[in-house]
Amino acid sequence: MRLSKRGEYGLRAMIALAEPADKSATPQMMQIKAISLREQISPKFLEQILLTLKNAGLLHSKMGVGGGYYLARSAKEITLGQIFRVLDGPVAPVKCVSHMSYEPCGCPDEATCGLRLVMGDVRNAIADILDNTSLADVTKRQNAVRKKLASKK
Amino acid sequence: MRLSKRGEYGLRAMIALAEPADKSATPQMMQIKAISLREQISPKFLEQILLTLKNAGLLHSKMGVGGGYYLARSAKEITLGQIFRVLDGPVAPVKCVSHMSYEPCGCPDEATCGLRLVMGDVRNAIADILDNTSLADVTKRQNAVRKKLASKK
DNA sequence: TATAAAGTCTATAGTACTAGTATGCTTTTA
DNA sequence: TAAAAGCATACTAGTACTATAGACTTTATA
Repeated sequence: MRLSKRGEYGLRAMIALAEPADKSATPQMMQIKAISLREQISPKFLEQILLTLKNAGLLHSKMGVGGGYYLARSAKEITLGQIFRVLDGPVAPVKCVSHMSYEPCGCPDEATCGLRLVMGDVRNAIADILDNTSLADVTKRQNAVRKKLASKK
Repeated sequence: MRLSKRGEYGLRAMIALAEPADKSATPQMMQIKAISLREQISPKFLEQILLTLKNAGLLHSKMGVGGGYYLARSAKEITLGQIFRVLDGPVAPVKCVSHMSYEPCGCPDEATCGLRLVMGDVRNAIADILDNTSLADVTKRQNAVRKKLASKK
């Protein structure tokens, strides 16, 4: 059930872009290089990933000197599910329970297939989390943990 | 987040073995060929899978004429999580949230890594389902659906 | 207006994994 | 003792993963 490196890096990069570096309200713009350094990702690989995300409409970019990538929408309006699906495909463990890209599986009777019933639950559990967690939720949570750790010291 | 064919076939086979074919209380024994026909799986591939499951202690077998495979424990005592892990490895999407086979990931600070927090939730959601669903639960549920469908007609 | 910084796009390559196949072996029962 | 059944291992074709490389385009600014 693993997340590919592509998906992992893409999610990390999006989270990085969602973090308000300074108190400026303008969408944070970051360069590939900056993200790759910070997250320890091969810059060329990251480039590919960000491009995919851009073509999917989740990121915008500005070319030229002083350019970079920034979120296409506010961090509240981008969910992890959207990012995941662009980079790693359907959430469902088997196609026959996928909402977004259903395909029949081989089993004799889908309606009573026990595996399908359970995998449907699994799909829903994953999708529930991913589709109801926005980038803003993630950064909020990070900050909460940071605060908690700081107060403990 | 997909389930491999190996995992899918293995789970299907185990569910098939858990279904009480007749009212006999003795553990149901089935031959590779019977399972492969019923579930439409290449017999040779299935053989490999069942062998793996056997070596993991989830199945027992009887050699020779009239032999076959049967569950090592009662259907109530075998969870889908056990089967899944043998065939597809850890449930966790990233190693750094795996309970069964933890490994550190590259992020600068695991404690406050947003991706890790969310993926931890995902892992728990999946593991909750897989580890709390036994083969008996699956067959029970199948029967419930069958009954429901039959009564609707 | 030249130049360097930055993103765009396509191709390719090594590696590992997937989904099987193939082959020969041993055990058991009729 | 022959046939049925499982045991074990090796092999392979295809695909996906994880990048890497290189040439091109756009933009700011000196």
